[in-house]
Amino acid sequence: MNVTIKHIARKANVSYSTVSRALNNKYGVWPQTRQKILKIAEQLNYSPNAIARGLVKKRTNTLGLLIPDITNPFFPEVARGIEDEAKQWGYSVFLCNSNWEREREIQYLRLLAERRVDGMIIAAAGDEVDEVVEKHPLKAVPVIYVSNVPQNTKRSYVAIDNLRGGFLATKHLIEAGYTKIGFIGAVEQFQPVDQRLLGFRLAMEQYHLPIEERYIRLGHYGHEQTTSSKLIKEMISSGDFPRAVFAENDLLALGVIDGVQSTGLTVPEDVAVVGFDDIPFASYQELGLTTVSQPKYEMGKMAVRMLLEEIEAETGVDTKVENGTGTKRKEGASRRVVLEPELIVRKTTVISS
Amino acid sequence: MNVTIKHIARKANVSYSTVSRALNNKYGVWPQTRQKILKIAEQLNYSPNAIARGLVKKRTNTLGLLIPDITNPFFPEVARGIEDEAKQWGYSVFLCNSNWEREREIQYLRLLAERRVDGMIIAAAGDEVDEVVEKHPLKAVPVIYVSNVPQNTKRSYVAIDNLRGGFLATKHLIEAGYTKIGFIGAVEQFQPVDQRLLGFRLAMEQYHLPIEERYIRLGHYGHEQTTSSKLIKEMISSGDFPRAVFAENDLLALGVIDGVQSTGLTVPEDVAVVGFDDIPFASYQELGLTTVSQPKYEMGKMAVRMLLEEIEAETGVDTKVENGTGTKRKEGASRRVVLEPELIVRKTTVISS
DNA sequence: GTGAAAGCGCTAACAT
DNA sequence: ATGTTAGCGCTTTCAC
Repeated sequence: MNVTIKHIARKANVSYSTVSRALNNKYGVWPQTRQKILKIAEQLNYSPNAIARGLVKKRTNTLGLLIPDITNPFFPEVARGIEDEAKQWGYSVFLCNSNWEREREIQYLRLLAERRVDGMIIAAAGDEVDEVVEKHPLKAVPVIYVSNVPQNTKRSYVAIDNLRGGFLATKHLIEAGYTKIGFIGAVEQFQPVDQRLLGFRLAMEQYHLPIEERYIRLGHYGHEQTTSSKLIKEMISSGDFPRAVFAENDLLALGVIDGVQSTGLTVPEDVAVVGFDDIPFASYQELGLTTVSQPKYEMGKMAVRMLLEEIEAETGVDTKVENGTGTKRKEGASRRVVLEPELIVRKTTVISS
Repeated sequence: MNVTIKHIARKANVSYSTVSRALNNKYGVWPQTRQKILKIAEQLNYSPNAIARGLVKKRTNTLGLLIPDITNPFFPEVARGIEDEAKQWGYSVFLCNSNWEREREIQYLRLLAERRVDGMIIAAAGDEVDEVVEKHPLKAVPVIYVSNVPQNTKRSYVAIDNLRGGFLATKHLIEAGYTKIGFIGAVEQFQPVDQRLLGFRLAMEQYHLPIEERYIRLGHYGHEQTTSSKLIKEMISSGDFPRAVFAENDLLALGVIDGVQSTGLTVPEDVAVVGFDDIPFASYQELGLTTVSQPKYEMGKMAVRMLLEEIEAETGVDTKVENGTGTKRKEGASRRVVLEPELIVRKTTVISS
């Protein structure tokens, strides 16, 4: 059997509540007995049972993280920020991949709730998740959306201004002299994508360029590169294709480039490409993908900080270290943090000599 | 307050053990009462408390996953395999990043133990973790190493034959006509890396090529691209540099390529490069990185299957032995699965017309 | 400063 | 088929 505080208590000739106090550095234990207890715990290789503690404290010090696809380099970057920050406050994180599947997303939401995570950070796979989140029993758990925020949610979130991002990308293309510009995206009816597309349209209109709907194509998440590659190849082989495309994420952009090159054409000479996210490979020099950058790691950290505040407000308990002011956040006051995207111009949109 | 089985019991006019039985689809409940109970649970938005269940069942249906760096695309691929397989068997996974730091690795190991995960899958950040794993209280928990296996471990593992992988990569370079070949790696004294280097040496010797120790450079994990880029640039600017390099992971290889190109030289004309892992980006056409492939997703799945078997054996019949300080795992039953690496030749090692 | 006792929400004998 | 009763390992009053 595993060693418990009872074993320690017996060996130390104290009651087990004293052991509990000693182990948790609480007041009211003689330094001497504390020392003795700590020593015994040590030599017995005691490992506190977080499950039991969670049951009585109704706090698991665990956060749930739900993302659509861990193999898209954008998300690991965010996840890192989340994990680092969480760790700093004594929390661990449960990572779940929805694989862009609504069903799986819901399943995981339920699972995380059953595991009694103290809160969740969600990069949504679609606008519909929010309905589930607003339904009991999830309604009661603190949730922060990060990056992929469902439309009209009442929850707090950290994200960038996607419309502006789309606008910047398109404007850049236009100012570089392109006029036949296309948009390649994934899943329709999803706020972040819709916004980027809206930004695209806005820029085109502002510069009085015609928006050719046949140059606007939507694929499916989960097979970004394959899908976008196929889409651009279709257009090229039809003879009627855009001379620049704004792909609403970098993986999509990579696929477009592959597609273009496989037809014998070149980037950016024949077709310019701008992506979105600024995944690590985008800056790989041979590629040099022009893209719109999101502060991935930092968004992750912020999401955790916001979540912890909401948890604190919820339980009225101070989170781990410091923050001794005791001020609680107002109930129901959700925060919307919208960061600025940044255009990063590299090689896929500028024709070098 | 949260709704518990007691609330349901009261409302259904049954004892709460009946509710438990009904909810868990156990025998011995009238279909009629079961229906009633299920309905009430539904309308009360009952969410079973996995913490409480874990406490009594001594099973959390949770696996711990410890990896060195989630932002290296190799690991998300493995993690996906792990998560998918785990999910299929009703398990969820706790993801932890050691960031290649020994201290953090140990911390997480302890944390996972406290959380009472049913087992752990570890991609080690160094050979030393294994000592911690073999010490109480971790000694009692089932562990499977995946891909990054510490030297001389007694635990089960799934990995590829790294020596053979290194051999294949080097042999390919040699047969392509290169003779001045270098090796760029990260962290010394770590089994997987050592093996790849050993494979390198073996191939060189077999083909009677001189091994120039000054072409063998070791950097630090965590900043692969920067490090390897710097290393190759140093060599190139010194005027004495290898005409081909085997980088023991793809991120390192990418850095080498960037480094080479930044000096004005080209890949593979001036310097050929072969990597290791076959991360998704390696097959990106413009890059076309020649590399040694590991079956990432499949290794993840296998690791879970093996782990589940060990957990089963553990909790099943009398495989445990009392020895005073705690439970001892039965040794000798560990399985070592060594898969074949596969050389994938692309563009960074073949000079096209 | 320390002990006794009451749960946290659930499962699992053991009754009936 | 259902109820009763112990706990799982821990924290937390409330006594002393």
